[in-house]
Amino acid sequence: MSSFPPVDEQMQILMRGVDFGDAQTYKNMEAELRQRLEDSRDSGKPLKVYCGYDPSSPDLHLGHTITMRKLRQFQDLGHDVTFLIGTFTGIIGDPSDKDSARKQQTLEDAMSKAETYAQQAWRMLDPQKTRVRYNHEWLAGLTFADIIRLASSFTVQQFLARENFSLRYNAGDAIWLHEFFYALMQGYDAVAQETDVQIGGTDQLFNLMAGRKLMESFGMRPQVVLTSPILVGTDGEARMSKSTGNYIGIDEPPGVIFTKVLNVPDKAMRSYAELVTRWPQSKINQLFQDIETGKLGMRELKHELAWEIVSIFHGDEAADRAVQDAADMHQGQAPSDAPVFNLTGPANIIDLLYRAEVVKSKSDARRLIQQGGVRLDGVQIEDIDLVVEPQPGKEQVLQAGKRRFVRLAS
RNA sequence: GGGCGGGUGCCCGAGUGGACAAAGGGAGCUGACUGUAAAUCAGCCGGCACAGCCUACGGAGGUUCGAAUCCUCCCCCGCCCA
Repeated sequence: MSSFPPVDEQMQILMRGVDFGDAQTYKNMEAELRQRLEDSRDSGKPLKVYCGYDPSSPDLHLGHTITMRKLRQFQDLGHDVTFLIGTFTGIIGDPSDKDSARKQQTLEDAMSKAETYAQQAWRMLDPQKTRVRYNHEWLAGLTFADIIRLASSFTVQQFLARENFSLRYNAGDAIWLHEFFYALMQGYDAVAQETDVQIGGTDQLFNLMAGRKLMESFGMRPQVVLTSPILVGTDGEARMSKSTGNYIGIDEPPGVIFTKVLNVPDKAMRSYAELVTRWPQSKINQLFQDIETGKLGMRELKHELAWEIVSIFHGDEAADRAVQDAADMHQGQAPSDAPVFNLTGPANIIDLLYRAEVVKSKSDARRLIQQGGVRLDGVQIEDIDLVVEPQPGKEQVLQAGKRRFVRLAS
């Protein structure tokens, strides 16, 4: 490292937003991190930092960006950052946030979902400075003997004490033995990588601590762990998660991100502002104070927030376009990113909706028309048997429901 | 291994021979309304050649004019006992 920012300065940046839900843990970890930074300064060796991401769906979402931002901070301070893709842990699926077992998938499934993870991560991280690794690299080759060794560092009671397991246990729901392995696997990731610092959501504390325990049993210095608050999903209630489906993917089109943010309940706005924007705390405080006093409407705030979030991942220009598209859609006009469908000949309206993929079945199309949800060039369609004629040289706009638009070219 | 209780639509969950495409809730969709795509109200919510037909209640057979409901075997889950 050519220049090593002062430890105090680094601490200030790195501890921002860190939350363990427990003051003592915070103090301990803060002290350990400081010590590590001092050691790093003295030895000239950057800290090895990582956070793991499970490929349970092909998309990274806003919730992931909280830890990714933390990785970015380490990276900007000159530390050695690994974006770890949990290809092997992903076949079990993290039970931490679940009240029931996850579906298992094959390593191949996980690999294919992980395919674009790194690509997506570059929206937050510096590709030049980021190590990308996959945990099947070291987990797939462990023997039964290795696993027994890992397992003998823990008791069943420790696992059953975890809320998500105890709830299921008390409710008489299935808890599969392999679900216990998840923490062992994640813990072993830290061992295999000789990690100095592991980042995660607060729900990961158990898994992160398992890493510390295993490292100690392997005679290593236990990693420092830093946890960040969990982001709620678009429903404003449950944590944002791929499997719940209440998520906003960072790779989704700008217009989709924009409208999804607008659709998040008002009560979640504060945490969105705190956790996913680049706004300084002072600005956030001011905005919400203005809401309190009525100086600013929630609608305006939401628009500003939605713009900011789109801008983070797609840039200012795309954010501006998303604002315009949302306004257009609200007025029944096709947004700029509406797909184009080639109308080669006269087509029955139901077939057309189905072929243009704006409805999931023809029954769905029929229903939508009967409910007055389909418009052609702004005119509500009432006739199920309507035949749409191609109009060469003139674009027609077909609207199904509030947000599905298709441009018909002929 | 034994005893008991279970497996229902995207999810939760009612239904124990016909009136069942299957109550109710959640999610989702449409309409009205609205600062909002929120809330509220109303409707919809398996598919299709759509007043009808097909597919569906863990799986495979069977009884019956008729089965999610009864019988047989199998698979799976929970609890208790060993």
